[in-house]
Amino acid sequence: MIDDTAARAQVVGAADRLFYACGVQAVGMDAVRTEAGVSLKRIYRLFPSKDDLIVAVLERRREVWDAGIAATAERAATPREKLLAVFDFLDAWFREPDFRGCAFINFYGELSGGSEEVRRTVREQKEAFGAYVARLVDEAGAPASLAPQISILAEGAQTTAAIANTPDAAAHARAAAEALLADALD
Amino acid sequence: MIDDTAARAQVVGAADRLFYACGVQAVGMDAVRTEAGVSLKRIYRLFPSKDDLIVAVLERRREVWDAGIAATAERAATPREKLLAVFDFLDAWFREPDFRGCAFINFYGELSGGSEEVRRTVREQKEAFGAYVARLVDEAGAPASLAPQISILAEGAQTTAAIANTPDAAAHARAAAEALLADALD
DNA sequence: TACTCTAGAGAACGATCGTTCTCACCGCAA
DNA sequence: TTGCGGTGAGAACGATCGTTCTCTAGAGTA
Repeated sequence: MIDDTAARAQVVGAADRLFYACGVQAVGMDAVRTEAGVSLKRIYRLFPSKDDLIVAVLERRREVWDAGIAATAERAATPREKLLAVFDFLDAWFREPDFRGCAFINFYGELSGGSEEVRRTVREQKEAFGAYVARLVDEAGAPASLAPQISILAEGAQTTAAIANTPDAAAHARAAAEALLADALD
Repeated sequence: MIDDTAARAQVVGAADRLFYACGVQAVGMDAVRTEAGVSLKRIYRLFPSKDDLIVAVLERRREVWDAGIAATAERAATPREKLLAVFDFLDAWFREPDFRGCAFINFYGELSGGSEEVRRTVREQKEAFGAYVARLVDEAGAPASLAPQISILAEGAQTTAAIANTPDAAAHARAAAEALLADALD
């Protein structure tokens, strides 16, 4: 038998795959149990309700996102390049075969009529990303008003890529960000 | 008794309000029947399945969107102003008290794992909007590469406004579009 | 060996879903 | 008046949901 930490990771990973691919409400807890190989009883000991599991999935997504953004930024030298690297990160993500849009946006659209905790978790993630962009904009010496514009480009690229089903949106958004940065920096 | 045309409009209107406010899967057909004041039997004669009703809701949303965009554009003189008017239209929409994001994006995130017809309807709407923007960009004498950038700004503004729960995103996106247009037109 | 405790497998529960069916009732031709 | 086709109201159906309960088997301890 595996320990609770490993079981937790398996359950969250399985739920992430299923929820992201099929939508949250379309996936039953039985399907999570089968995919995770962890008994229902144990799932409910680790996560008292499905809502708790959804939040855990979003929190794991956030960690993966933050780590990916950080890794991409590390390969860039200047704040300006770190900002543009966000769009390279998106480009690589859009090309993954199972890309299906931003899970935060998808879950929010599906569940914001219900669980308050899901709403809050999604909002916190988007605020954190906005703050990250704002910090880089400041470090690049550009006016603060540029930050929400770049965040909106990143946001729009994600939904556009998901619906149009092509990765082109990343390049388009990057080009727009470059132009806005060039405008602001001279 | 009302005729089929009026009953259809009532059902689609009721379903639109409920689906948009609560999410599609969270709303049962019984709730639609109560809100619309039309019997289940008649609903199922007008719409053979819930999927058909969802598509009808999206088609009505598209008509309302197109009419709103057209009305806003009419008040603008030049292609450039018509492009920027899109963001004024968004601004007014974001300020409506029951604004909850773009229904197409929300439905897509919730249902794209399922109904193929919903996927197609959403994709068509976004393509049509992209084509509208592309036409205006062309008429404004700007390079075609600007069109997807402006579309992405509009898309991103919608999700950002929904999640952050403020209408500011419209003004930010408009400012970015203005800068990109100014860049492209000289 | 005998007892206790815990875990897993999955049946069971009540609620709710999309959809269909029943049935009393209406306007209208003969 | 009598019969009939179609209506609305809502009960009913089978499936599935999130969640809990039962039962069995095995590990650890005296």
